[in-house]
Amino acid sequence: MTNSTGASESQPAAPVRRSREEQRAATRGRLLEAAGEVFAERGFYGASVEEITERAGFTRGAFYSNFETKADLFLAVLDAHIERDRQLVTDVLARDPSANAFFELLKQRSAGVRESGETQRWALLWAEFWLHVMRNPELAPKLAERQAGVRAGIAEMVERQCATFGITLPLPAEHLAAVMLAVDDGLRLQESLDPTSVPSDLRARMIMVLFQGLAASSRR
Amino acid sequence: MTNSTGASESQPAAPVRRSREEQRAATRGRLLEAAGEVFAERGFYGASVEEITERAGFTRGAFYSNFETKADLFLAVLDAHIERDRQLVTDVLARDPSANAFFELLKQRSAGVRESGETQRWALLWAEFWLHVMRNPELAPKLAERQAGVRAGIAEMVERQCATFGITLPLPAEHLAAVMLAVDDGLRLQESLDPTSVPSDLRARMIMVLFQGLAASSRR
DNA sequence: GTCTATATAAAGATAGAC
DNA sequence: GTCTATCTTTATATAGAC
Repeated sequence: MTNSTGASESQPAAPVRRSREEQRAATRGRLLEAAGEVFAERGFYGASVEEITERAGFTRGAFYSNFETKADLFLAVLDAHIERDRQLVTDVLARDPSANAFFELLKQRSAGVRESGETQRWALLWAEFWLHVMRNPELAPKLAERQAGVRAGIAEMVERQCATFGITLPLPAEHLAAVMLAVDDGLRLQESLDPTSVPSDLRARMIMVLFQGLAASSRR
Repeated sequence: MTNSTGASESQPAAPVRRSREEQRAATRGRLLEAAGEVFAERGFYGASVEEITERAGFTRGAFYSNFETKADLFLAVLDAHIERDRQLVTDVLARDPSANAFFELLKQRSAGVRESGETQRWALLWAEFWLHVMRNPELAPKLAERQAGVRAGIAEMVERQCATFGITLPLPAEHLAAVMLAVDDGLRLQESLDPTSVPSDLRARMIMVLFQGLAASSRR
């Protein structure tokens, strides 16, 4: 904690100092990545600090100089994922004004493309975080904000698509987005237990049925 | 393990023997109930055998004479819930030929009736079981079978309702049931993090939109 | 900043008394 | 069949060397 230099943090620093910060960030990054894997594989309690640090190529000592506790690390992993997702949503929105990529994504998923290992890992992590939040309600806003971001992204896509096809929605796009997100999450839960329970084209067909119903509603 | 009587299990036994079996069943039941609560509150790892047995009014000794390990108890809790749900589905189907109770249930939920403590507990338990199954794939069929039962129950209700209104489904009722179950589960996940994110009448409205779309499809 | 060694605590499981 | 006492393992977290 003793810092002999009085330099402010925002000021560009001497090479030696920047190198140390980079090193620290690199260590943190490796620990965060390893933690994400082990937490997904074993759960919050099942994951031991030792296994995490070993997988990152360190020992426990290195860990405790970068994080306070295991719970601290757990929340840091969550924050990293939230930031990553937030960036991803805004990127897609900026790069795809016609909202085609969104429906392309849905079609791919509907076509039965098996989830990548990373997607599966994130599903496990998300369940861990959700349980953690349910038991620590003061953390709910953090996870809720991420979910709201995803929902808003979908809503924006839906609005663009509706504009393209001249559909007037009989309800706020945010609410429709909530349903579409729910269908995707809910079907994935069922698929995870039995892949044959959800036919590969069900998402695409349901989206179509949904929009047909909406069009029928708006024509009244 | 030494059993001095050679009587078969199905045969009515002497009072003293039946009493012991009842006592054993009662102990098991209390342990199972307490385990369900503690597993929901703290998770599989977070729950200690001591807290479970204490809540049931016993000590660890009583537990280890009824169950092999903590994991054994965990699976027994799951089995009890599966059996309970199976019974519930068949009961509803038998007692409600017109499928009104099912939609009444949906309407109640849509009307913003807050989940009971038991429902919330079951959601937590279900997440715990799901994670456990994801990490022990050989157990997947057990949970998948329960899910298939719920889905089949919904499908049966949908078919009855369609028969009543003369709707010809453009897809198997099981697939529509999967979507309806997905919407319910998915929306509950969103509600659990932020109750304001899902308006209270969204489920009911979506069901209507869905059936309007289906009717439009079937008229072609 | 990272490692080795260690203190401390908690929990799963067992043995034997009653 | 249940309880008390105990064994053993494992994991978090810390202290001090380098």
